[in-house]
Amino acid sequence: MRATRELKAEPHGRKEVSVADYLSAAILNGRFAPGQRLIEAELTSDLGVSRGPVREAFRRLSAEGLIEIVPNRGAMVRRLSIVEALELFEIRTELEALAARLASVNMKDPRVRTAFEEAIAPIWSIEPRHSTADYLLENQRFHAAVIAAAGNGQLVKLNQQMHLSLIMAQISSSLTSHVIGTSLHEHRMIATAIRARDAEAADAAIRDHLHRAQEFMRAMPPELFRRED
Amino acid sequence: MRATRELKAEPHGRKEVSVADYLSAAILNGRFAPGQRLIEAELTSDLGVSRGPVREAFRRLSAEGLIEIVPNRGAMVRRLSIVEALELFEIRTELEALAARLASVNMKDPRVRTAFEEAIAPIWSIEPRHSTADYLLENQRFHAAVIAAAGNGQLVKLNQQMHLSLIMAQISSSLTSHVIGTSLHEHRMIATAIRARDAEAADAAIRDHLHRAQEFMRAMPPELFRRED
DNA sequence: TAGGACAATATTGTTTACAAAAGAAGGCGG
DNA sequence: CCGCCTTCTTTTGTAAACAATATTGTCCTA
Repeated sequence: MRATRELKAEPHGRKEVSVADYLSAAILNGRFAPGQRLIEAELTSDLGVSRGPVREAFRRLSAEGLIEIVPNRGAMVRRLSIVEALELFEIRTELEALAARLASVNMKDPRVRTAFEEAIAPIWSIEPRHSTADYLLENQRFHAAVIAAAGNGQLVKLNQQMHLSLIMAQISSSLTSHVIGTSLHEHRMIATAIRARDAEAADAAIRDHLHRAQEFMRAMPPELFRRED
Repeated sequence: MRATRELKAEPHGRKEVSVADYLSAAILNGRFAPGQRLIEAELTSDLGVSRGPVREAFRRLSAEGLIEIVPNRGAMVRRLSIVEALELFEIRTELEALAARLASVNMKDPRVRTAFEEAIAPIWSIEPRHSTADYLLENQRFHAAVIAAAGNGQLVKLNQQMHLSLIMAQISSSLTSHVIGTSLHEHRMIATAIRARDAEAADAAIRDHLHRAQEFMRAMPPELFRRED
C-alpha cells in the first residue's frame, strides 16, 4: 500500500488518466520492456492507487495498442511481430506522404512555416548525435512536425495511435551511427522539399525515406520481434 | 439489479468485453443517438453487471473514439464535427487507395479473389435497395472487403478505428436513393478495376468515389454535426 | 416575473473487502 | 520420463460505502 512512485495528486481527479500517462511514458521511453508483464497488485502498491483506476488504464492502453491483455493472464507491454511492424510502415508511408503534400501547401501560411521551422531546427545541427535515445527523440519530433504542419487533426491523432515509438524502442539496439547519418540526410531532403513548397518532391522524398527504413527493418535480427503466430 | 437485456453469459469471462460489444453495436446501428448520455447506473441495471466492467468498457470505447468521456460528467456517444468528418475522409482516401492497389495485386491469388468476389457479390444486384440501413451495411461491407483483400492486418484494424460507420449513422437521414445509386455505380467501377488487376485504375476509382462522398458531406445541413469548438 | 443564492439530488471517482475462476509451478506416483 | 494432482499467484467480477463534483429544483428578492 506504500506508494514508492507518487503520481501527481489531483483531488478526485481521474487517477485512471494519471496511471495511463505514467505507463505510457514508461513504455515509450523503454523503461518497461516489450513483453514485460504488468501486474495489477504491483502497480496499485507502487503508484498508490486502487485496482479500479489501474484496470481502467489497462483497458484504455490496450485499445490504443500500447499493451496487450490476455484473458485471465492480464496485461503486458505489446511486442510487435516483424509482419505487424512492416504493415504499419506500409500504412505510415501513405499517411506521411499525405502529410508531406499537405504541409508543402500549408507553407504559404507564415505561422505554419515558422512553427515547422522551429520544430525541425535540430536536424540542421552538424554535431554528431550523442546517443541513440537522442536520435530517436529527434526522429520522432521531425515526423511529428511534418504531420502537425499538415493541419489535419485526425492525422495527428492517428499518428499517435500507430506507435512508431513502440517499433523504434524495439529496434533501437540495432541503430548504428551510419544508419543515423543516412536518416538525418533524408530528413533534410524532406524538409528542403517542404520548405520549397514542392509537394511532389516532398511526397517522393518521404516515401524514399520510409521505404529505406522498412528495408532496414526487414534485415534486422528476428529475435528483436515477437515470433509470428 | 434486474437485467432487462441479458448479455451472453460467459462464466467468469470478461463482461467488460460483452458490455463494450453491446454498446458498440447499439451505437453503430443508431439505437444510441450521437450525443446521448450513457449513465453507469442505467447500464448496470439494464445489463445486470456491476460498475467495474461498465467503467472499463467506457475507457476502451473512449480510446476507440466511439464515445467521449467528460470528467465528472460521464460518457456520451461521440458526435463528430464537420471538420473532423472531412479530415477523416481525407485520411481514409489514402488508406483505401493503398488498399485498392494492394488488392489489385493480390487478385492473382485465387483464394483472395474468390473471397473478395463473394464478399462484394451484393453490389451486382439490380434490385433497388430497400432501406438506407440496408445500403449502409452493403457500403460498409464493400469497403471492408477491399481492405480485407489488401492483406494488411494493421490496415483492417485501423479501418475499424476510423468509424466510417459513426459518420454514416450521423448523416444517414440525408441519403437519397439517387445518391445511393451513384455510390453503387462507383462501387462497381472500383470492383471492376480490382478484378482486372489494374492497380492504377482502382486507385483512381476509389479516390473519385471518396472525393465525391466528401463533397456530398460538405453540402449537408450543419445541424447533423457537432458544432465546432 | 426574472434572476440569483442555496439546498437537495444525481452521478461519477475511488477505495475496500470478498469470492470465484484460470493459469503456472512443482511434486508425486506410475 | 510423463501425466495428474494440489497449491499458489493472479486476474476477474461483485457489492457496499464514501467523497467530490455536477445538475436540478426551490425559494427569496428586486
